[in-house]
Amino acid sequence: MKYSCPCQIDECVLCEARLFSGLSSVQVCEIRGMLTKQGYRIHEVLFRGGDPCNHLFVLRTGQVKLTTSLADGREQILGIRVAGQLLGFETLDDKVYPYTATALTPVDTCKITHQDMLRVMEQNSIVSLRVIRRLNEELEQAQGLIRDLGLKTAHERVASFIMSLIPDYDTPPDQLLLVMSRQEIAELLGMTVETVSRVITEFKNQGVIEAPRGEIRI
Amino acid sequence: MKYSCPCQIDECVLCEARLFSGLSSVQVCEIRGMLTKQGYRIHEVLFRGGDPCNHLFVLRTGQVKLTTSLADGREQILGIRVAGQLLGFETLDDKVYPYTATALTPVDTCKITHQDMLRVMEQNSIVSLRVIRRLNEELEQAQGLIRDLGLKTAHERVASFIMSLIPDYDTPPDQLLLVMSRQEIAELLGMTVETVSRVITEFKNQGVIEAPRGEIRI
DNA sequence: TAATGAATTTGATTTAGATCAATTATCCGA
DNA sequence: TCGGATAATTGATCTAAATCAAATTCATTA
Repeated sequence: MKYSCPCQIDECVLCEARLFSGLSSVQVCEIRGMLTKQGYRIHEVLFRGGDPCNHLFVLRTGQVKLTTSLADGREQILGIRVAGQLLGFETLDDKVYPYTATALTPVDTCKITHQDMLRVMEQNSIVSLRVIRRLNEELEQAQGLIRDLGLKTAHERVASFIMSLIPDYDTPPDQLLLVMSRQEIAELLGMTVETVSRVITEFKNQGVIEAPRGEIRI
Repeated sequence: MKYSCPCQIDECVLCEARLFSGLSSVQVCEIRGMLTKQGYRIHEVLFRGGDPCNHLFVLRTGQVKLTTSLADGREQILGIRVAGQLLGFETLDDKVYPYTATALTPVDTCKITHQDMLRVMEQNSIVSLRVIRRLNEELEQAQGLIRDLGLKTAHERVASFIMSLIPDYDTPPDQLLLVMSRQEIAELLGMTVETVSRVITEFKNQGVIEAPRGEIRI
């Protein structure tokens, strides 16, 4: 006999697969009851650094940039999160989000309160382990960016940024890769719009890439 | 009646306090049986990026730097770990360490295999939560470095590096803060030894700091 | 304690990339 | 489809920091 599931969210395949798979259907249903679905328009802010943070997000579709800034307005992109990844996890203990999250595309998310998530993790060690795995991935990504910012020239940074756009073997190769303006690429790579533009133009002339406004194709 | 504990390691206060406190004494003893103590001399390498990774380290005393490098030898320090922190955690799933860990001072560690640690975490969700907390701290530290590398000038970077050396209120203020050569500061901050030296000299002339060879006092 | 060698500092020069300043391309709403 | 606004490109100049090159300072050990 099938357990009848009063889920509020019925198609959160991602949440289930990435974080909550392996649990009994009863457990998954209980967790689903804690989840809230929320969509965001392009350029909409999910949360700002300094906001009190209560929720943790699972990105279901779309792309989000994480930014931090200095008092004088200089802005740095700390990383990009894409479908399947988590947001606001870094803050399980803190009172406020340490960075701002902004939608690069239209975005669908599932939210869960930190309190609920802590409860889930206490009761399901497998979920904790998945979270640890995810945090490790984020840490490696961050360390890669540190390496690039600390060691590489403008050309090298743009090159490795472009390389990072190459999709995995199992994703359709022709799909739109990443929606970032020159300004945003500059903010990620710690350089100016002008330099980004010049380097990309060079690469275009060398015939390596196509780069219409707002996107890059290899 | 006290449980008689056959611990192999009898004074690993740190491990207990930071990771394993709150467990029953039986559990703690079981975990202690999985731990191996290991010391390292100054400048000794704990592990190299690319080495197969089996163990996770808890730093009991001393300081360790984490480095990554480019093919041509340029080297970047990803971060510093001090007593109480973890090493090699980022690699629970991976086959190899993603960075090299080198002792800045004489170092004492406790090691535990990933396999054992996974078992402990599966059975004690409180340990997983502590690990998540620790990874969050590391991530925030990494994001701080990204911000500095991406946005700040040489002067600003050295200044915030020096500020980061200010100890907490509860640590003795006069103690030696951090043992890093100019070369290593340069490798952390993504600049050259000469520039580091010049900026530090300026700060010395302005009377803000004392900076004898290999150390910095405020 | 003198000598050797490494770390640090200081100086002169060069340069990658920032800044300043237009110009051109592209998008979007009326 | 037109017009205005924003994004991207291109060009000229400037500058922070790198590079190149010695000179000093400091620590170790012979």
